[in-house]
Amino acid sequence: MNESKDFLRTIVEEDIKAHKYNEVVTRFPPEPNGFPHIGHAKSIAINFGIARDYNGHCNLRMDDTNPTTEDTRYVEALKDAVEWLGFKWEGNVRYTSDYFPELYEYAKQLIKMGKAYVDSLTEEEIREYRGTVTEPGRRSVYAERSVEENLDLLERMKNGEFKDGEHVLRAKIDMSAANMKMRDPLLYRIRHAHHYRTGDAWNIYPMYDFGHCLSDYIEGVSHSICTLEFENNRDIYDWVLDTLGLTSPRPYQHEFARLGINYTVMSKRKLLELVNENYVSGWDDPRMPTIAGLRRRGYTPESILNFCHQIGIAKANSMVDVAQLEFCIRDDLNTKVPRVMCVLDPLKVTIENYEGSEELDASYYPEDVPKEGSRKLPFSREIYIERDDFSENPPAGFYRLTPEQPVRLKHAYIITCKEVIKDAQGNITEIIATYYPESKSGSDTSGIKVKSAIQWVDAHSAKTAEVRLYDRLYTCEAPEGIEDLNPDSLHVIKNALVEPALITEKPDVRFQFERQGYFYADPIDYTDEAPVFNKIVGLKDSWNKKAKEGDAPAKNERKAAEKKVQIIGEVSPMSEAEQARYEQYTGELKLGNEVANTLSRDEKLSAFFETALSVHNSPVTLANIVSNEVARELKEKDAGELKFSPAQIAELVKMIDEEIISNKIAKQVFEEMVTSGENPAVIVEAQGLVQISDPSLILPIIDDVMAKNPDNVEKYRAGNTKLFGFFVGQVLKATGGKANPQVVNDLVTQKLQ
RNA sequence: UGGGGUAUAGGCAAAUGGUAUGCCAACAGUUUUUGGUACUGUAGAUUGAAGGUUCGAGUCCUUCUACCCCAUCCA
Repeated sequence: MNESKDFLRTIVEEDIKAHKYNEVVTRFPPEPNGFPHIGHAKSIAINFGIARDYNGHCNLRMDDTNPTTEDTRYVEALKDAVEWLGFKWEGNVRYTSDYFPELYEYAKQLIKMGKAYVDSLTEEEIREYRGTVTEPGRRSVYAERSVEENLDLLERMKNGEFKDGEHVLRAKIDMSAANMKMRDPLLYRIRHAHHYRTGDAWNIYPMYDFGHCLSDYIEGVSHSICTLEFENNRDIYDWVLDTLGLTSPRPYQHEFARLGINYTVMSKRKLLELVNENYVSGWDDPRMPTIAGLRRRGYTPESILNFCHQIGIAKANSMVDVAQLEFCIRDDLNTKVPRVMCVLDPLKVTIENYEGSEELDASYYPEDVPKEGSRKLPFSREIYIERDDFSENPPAGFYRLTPEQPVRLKHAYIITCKEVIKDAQGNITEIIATYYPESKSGSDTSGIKVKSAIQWVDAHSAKTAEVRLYDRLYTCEAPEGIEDLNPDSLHVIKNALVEPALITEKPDVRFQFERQGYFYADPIDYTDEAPVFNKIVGLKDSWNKKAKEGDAPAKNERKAAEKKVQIIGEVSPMSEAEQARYEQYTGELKLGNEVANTLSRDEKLSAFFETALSVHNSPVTLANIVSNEVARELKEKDAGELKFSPAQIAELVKMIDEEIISNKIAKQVFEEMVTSGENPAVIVEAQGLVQISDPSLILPIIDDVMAKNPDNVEKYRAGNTKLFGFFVGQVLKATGGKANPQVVNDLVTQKLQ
């Protein structure tokens, strides 16, 4: 399928190549405070998947640092989910709470280093002192406490001598940091609460920012993968490990975008609300996006894993179409599951010319599914068909039974409608039909053509079953809350009729109910006496879609119109000095407006440019290189930190001016200068990068490229001029970039004529 | 408003500066005793915008715009 690597695997591969770690170690670190949902499945697939792909291992760790929200039942649900998805964690399940003693020692160490202090401000004061995004915060007076006092206080906090909220332990970082998270983050808080594992042993609990990075380090994690909202926390992650001197193989944090799916909610708060206020039957309600829900609905682990693979991993916040998930389960079940017949809304059919009864052979699988197995289908004079499959006044394109149109009973005979019986209200109650004895499935000699074959059940042997039909939980794509709930998300059919083999033979727990969809014998409520089936997903239904056409086609157009509007913002005015430079650059030096603008607005760039200019007077080329290539290097560094000098850039430009090298090669040489600081002439000499402009050297290469790509030559000559770049690219590639691109262009143009 | 991110078809994702690709969705056709599946094909993108550098830009530079995250003693 998609062979390309995601950005995380790219990072991991680079680290492996650089021998940064002995082994790739990842971890899946949920907080056991709720049931895992399909977003967790994505995280599980990433963490365990990467570990598997690179022969490493993945830990399962409960990030249980908040005693007030966590519980053992969630631990079990989390373990279940991982196992059900088919993954094995390394060793035992880990718990951050197991590291509490170690974490405490690290905290003391930070205090001793003068990097942490016990703060006694109130919660409100702490918030106030933190400042805002635009104003710096100020440090608490308690930050001045001595090491001894801090150590003593922390010990007493641990021993339970203080009330909740009286003190906290904070890192001493920077109260005016632009990153709000770095304004002396809290490390420990007092909680007189019972922890589900450590009981009352601790009165202080570490915060996420302190516990997480250290737990990763303790476990020897190499790649700590989390979601995007922790980007701002990465600075603390690094600060804690660096400050404690926990270097060399140590974990680094990488973030990816969490999963969003339309028509559903993923936030723990909202899911909890659904459960607590009984909008659903529980965490495992088949409409829930929880693993437990999906599982009870009938989703397979394979389908969910495949879904996770299909959606990919990136850093863009996005909303995946639920149709993609539905495709995955259909795709999986299509090749696995037996077909059986079920009638949800029965309409009685009496076949007046049929006497007695018989048992028909019927394969469980269609021709295109390479599986074996069949059952006996009882058949008699009275059967039931789906009410939808008969129409007295059929719409155009209706393939099923009508007063004029015969239809095949799947695996059985062709019937035709003789009479429609109605009750006093005009509702159809029964169809009187006749059958064609010679039309028996498999030995049809009737020569009658029908447009479709419908499912049916024999009236006397059919079993009654409860069928639960699920629709999406919410009515809108991006639901906010309970006000967006779909009131018809659950439809229970108490008296559906199923063929007997389904119950007596039980060929599987998942089935395709022919022409309807995939169904799952409910693992909890199902019994042979009172069978219950959950609808997993419907079949793709192009007839139904056509039938109720004309709903809301205007949406895409509206969206397209919205997209066009682009407001152009104001550009800040230049200072006087910048203005003066700009005048000089555009006037005296004849630079282009854009380049002059870029250069004159940047102090570092203009200084670099002017120094280089004094060495080699070639303003335009120099300005181009400086404003494009050098600018990249100067973004996060000062001129002094660069390995190359303005004089070397001047030298590089001189070689371009003298046509020793092309612009393309110049960029390559520049890259080398960035890393090695070597003189351009030396690099060109050492790597033999001198430009090739002699057509007699280039022509054979062009011939070669054309000979190797005859189809593209043809396409180009047929009018696909975009391919021009392809040929130039191939030729340049063949010469290691050394061919003079202008010459190549001219020659390729001639050759392709 | 400061900082950190992100932007490629209706959705999700690829693309060493060199043919914008895959899956879902949509549409059409072929096959079919499932209006399923499979197969084939069609349509859909001035790669958020505007400039610049380059023979050549989704990719490099500049500016702008929109959206997301950060001021919990949650994680």
